[in-house]
Formats: sequence, structure tokens, C-alpha cells
Amino acid sequence: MPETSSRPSKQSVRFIRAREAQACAVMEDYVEMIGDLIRDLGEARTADIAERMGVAHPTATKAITRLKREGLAVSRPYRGVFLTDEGEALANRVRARHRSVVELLVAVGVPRETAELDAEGIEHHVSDRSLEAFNKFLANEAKEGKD
Amino acid sequence: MPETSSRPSKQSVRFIRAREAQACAVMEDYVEMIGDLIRDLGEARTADIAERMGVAHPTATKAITRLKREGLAVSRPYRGVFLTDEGEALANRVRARHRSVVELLVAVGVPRETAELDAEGIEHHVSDRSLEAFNKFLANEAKEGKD
DNA sequence: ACTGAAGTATAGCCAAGGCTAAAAAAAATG
DNA sequence: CATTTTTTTTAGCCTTGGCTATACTTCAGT
Ligand SMILES: [Mn+2]
Ligand SMILES: [Mn+2]
Ligand SMILES: [Mn+2]
Ligand SMILES: [Mn+2]
Repeated sequence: MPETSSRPSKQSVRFIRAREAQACAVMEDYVEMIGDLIRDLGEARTADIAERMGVAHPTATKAITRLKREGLAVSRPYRGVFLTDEGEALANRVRARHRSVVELLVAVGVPRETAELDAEGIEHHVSDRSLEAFNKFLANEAKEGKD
Repeated sequence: MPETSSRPSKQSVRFIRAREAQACAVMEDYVEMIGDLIRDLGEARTADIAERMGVAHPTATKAITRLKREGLAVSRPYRGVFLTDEGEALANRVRARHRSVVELLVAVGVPRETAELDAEGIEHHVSDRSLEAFNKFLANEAKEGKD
């Protein structure tokens, strides 16, 4: 019997990849948000994180626990949350990608308001290769624009 | 005391919307897939659905149960799965959106291979307004291309 | 018609990510 | 400095969407 093809089908690879990306999405959003709060307010408090993420406080606390477990953040009881170097690096990458996604959407004709909304979910599925293409496209737009 | 602003912040709206979109993602993928299988093979069997989705059989069975609960599919024990009219309509909408997303990515310079992968996650966060913009952009491209 | 293989369903486990309600700590106020 | 208010944590619940192992049907080959 010739090894009845138990290799994953072409399609299944797509879905598996999308699920993996989704699994990182929450982490990415929290890290970016915590970075923003520290920049804007000097510190990231649980209540502010929860409010801006649109979740109840305990939900934010749980997410922060996961962040700490993953080595992206640190905090001591009843004190604010801070990013590790790794967390900071991730936050910066995620923030840059977020901006590129919004700009690309706008560049292809999506109203800015809508772009801001859709980008929040889209960003997590934009691979490095796609991001590279987005940035190239935007750079080109800018050049064309000023002639 | 002046009603201490318990309105959701501007940002939280984005995240809440993204979470809502994500909640539909699995349903959308299954419905599209079942439609494909019926078109390709004449029927959608649990094993094939699972294989193509890249999950274990019981996971597919559970998803199908949810689909039935939502009125998108029907099936009787040990028989294949079929889409309701509503499910069929959703499948068609989702399939069209999926294609537009892939084409847009390709149009802005993403390698086709990569576009196929990224689109699987991106599609679920593309609103009607964005989709409209994508299609307009693609139509324009096509026109420009043939001069 | 039997029987073994293939396909399907069920039971029961897990982690993530939501929630509310209650307890505990910190901060603000008189 | 005592008390009240705010903030944070903890406990405990739920659904989704993964999994494995086991039981049950259906189907095909002899
Ligand atoms: Mn996001
Ligand atoms: Mn973001
Ligand atoms: Mn998809
Ligand atoms: Mn799809």
C-alpha cells in the first residue's frame, strides 16, 4: 500500500496559517496598546488598558498574565504594566505594520475612517512579504504624487 | 457629578469590531469550503471538510453543529452536509470577497503565493465599504492595463 | 449475508478569551 | 489618621474551537 497521502492538503495550510496568526492577534494588540499608554501617559494601568481595549478589567488582567508568561511584559501587584525589551520590539513592529496597513487601504481608495476600523483586524494577517509589498507600493505612490 | 463619561472610547470601538469580525471567521470559512466541496465532489463529507480545513474530524463535526444551529447548514446523522439558502448565499458572498482580496493583494505587488495565504485571514476583516473600494481599484487597473 | 474497513459521532479533555461578583489593596479626602 | 472611594486582584462561570480515544454506523468485498 503506497502511503495513503497523509500530507496536509494545499488548502489546509492556508487555514492553519490563518489560525496561527489569529492566535498572536490579542498579544499584538495589547503590546501595542501598552506601548501607546506608556508613551502618552507615562504608565500603563490595568483600568486604562481595559477601557481602551473595550474589555472588562479582569479580561485585561488575564491577558497581561499571558503577556508576562510569554516574556513580553512585567508588572508587580497593584503597580502598572511595563514592556520587556522583547515586548517593546514587538510593539514597534506591530505599530509600524498597523500604520502601513491603514495607509495602503487609504491608498487604494478606502475611506480613512473605514480603513482605521478594518486595519485593526487585517494587520495581524499581513505577512512580512505582504508588508514589504505594501511599503513599496506606498513609496511609489508618494513619488508619482509629487510630479 | 457630570455623568463620568462611560461612553466607549474611540479606540475600543475598533477592537470590539475586530473581535466581532473574528467571531464570524470560522463560520465563513466552513460555509465557503462546504460550498466548494459540493461544487467539486457533489457532496460535502465530514472527513473531507476536516481534511481541507486542517482540523481533526470531531472539530469539524462541532463546527457543523454550530452551522446548523445558525441556520446555515443541514445534515442528518452519517450523511453529508448541505447548505441552506442562507448558507449558500453567505458562501457566495464570502467566496467573492475572498477572490477580491487575493486580487487586490496581487495588484499592489504581493506575490500570488503569499496573497493566497494572507487572504485567508484578511478577508474576514474586510468590510463592505473596503470591498467596494477594492473592486473599484481593480476595475480601474484593468482599464489602465489595456491601453 | 458476513465481516472488516472506512467514515461518523460521542465523550471528555484543554487553553484562550470573554464575563460578573466579591475581596483586597492603594489612594484620596475630610 | 480614619474613612471612603478607586483600583486591582481573585474566584468562578461561559463559549469557542482545538485535541484524542472510543463507540457506533455504513459500505464494500468476498
Ligand atoms: Mn489589531
Ligand atoms: Mn493595531
Ligand atoms: Mn478565511
Ligand atoms: Mn476564504
